[in-house]
Amino acid sequence: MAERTGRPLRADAKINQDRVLAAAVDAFAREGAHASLRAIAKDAGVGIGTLYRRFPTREDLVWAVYRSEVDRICATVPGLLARHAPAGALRAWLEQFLGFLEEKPGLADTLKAALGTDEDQRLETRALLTGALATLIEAGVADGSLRPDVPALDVMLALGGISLIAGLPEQHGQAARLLDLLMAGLRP
Amino acid sequence: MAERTGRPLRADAKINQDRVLAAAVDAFAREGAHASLRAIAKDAGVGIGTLYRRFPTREDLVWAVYRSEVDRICATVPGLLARHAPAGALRAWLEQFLGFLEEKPGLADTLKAALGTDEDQRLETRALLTGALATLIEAGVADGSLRPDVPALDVMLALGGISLIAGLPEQHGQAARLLDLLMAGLRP
DNA sequence: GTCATAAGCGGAGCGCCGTCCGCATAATTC
DNA sequence: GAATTATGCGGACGGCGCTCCGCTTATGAC
Repeated sequence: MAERTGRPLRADAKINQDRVLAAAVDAFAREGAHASLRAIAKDAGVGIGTLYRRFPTREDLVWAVYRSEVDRICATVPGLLARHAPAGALRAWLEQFLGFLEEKPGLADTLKAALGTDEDQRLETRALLTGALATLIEAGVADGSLRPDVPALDVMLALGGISLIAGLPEQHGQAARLLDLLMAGLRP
Repeated sequence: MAERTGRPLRADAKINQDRVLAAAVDAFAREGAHASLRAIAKDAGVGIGTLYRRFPTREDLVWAVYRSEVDRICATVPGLLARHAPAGALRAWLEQFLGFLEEKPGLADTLKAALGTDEDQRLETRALLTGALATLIEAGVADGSLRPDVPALDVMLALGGISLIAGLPEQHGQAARLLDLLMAGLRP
């Protein structure tokens, strides 16, 4: 998603964009989010310049690939709240997201970029994530199991930090301990 | 510090190593820990191969440059404990370290590498840091202001995570809030 | 159908990383 | 002092990221 919403893409550009996306889905699945963009462009049968024109940064491409999965995870909130007490639901959601990040090497860096910048396109993703978290947190505040004074963004950043420092699948135990620490800090 | 402690370096090698270190101190001070290693080698009047022979990874070189400062920070623990209650001392130490990491762009990545691997050379640094933290934590456990069940390494990793996700100087406010969260999680 | 032009294309270019290996030389042995 | 050898040197190499810009082409006006 490179273009600020203006007129629609030219037909050939749209085709190329789709080919790049398909190649990226493939490459990221095989090698993680650090896959060579040059190779992706080549696979897509497209010049490297074209790839960068559509996706000016690696993060743009990565988000385009995983956006639907992020949506899916955010959509699990109501189900979690139905099955768990609020604090448990929050914990479960964080764990789920953490697992997702662990599966995709390098995705945590992209999350960092999304949380750290104020560019409008990223704000949308940010709003999606903080919205999901805010719902969980509000439920916990309502029943007294969570502090009312911690913004959702802070929790998201904390999760990002955990994933950055202990985001490999084999560090899951470590990451889970850090999650415990985070949850402890969120209690009133 | 590349060689496993065997016989001492050859005289010319030692000279080159020192020149590289001096150039690195300079370059990192000017441009942060992402400075071009090639340029450092050039400044040192040394081939790039020589630099990599002595410092196989960027992290090795970065640690060699900042090791003394890390030592210094670890040595502030007794003074802090003399001036503050244990929890306050811990908080002050963490803040101090965070500030140090903020000043050196890219250093947090190196910290991550040091904490995440089990290579013997890194273990030494790890022990230094966890030792300092352990002293602070034990004091807090003794007076009941901190939980007894959180290993020092976890706290160090948490700090690393904070620095990775919000390590720029202009994100200091954000990082401080995450530190608050961490401290809250450490209370009994 | 023709044409003007905005939109898009793609690869050359530059700088970087990290490795590898043929050549040089300090250290050691006699 | 000469010979031997282990240690060290350094740059060429292949690959990557990102940018820039001259050429191509789809699109919309007429």
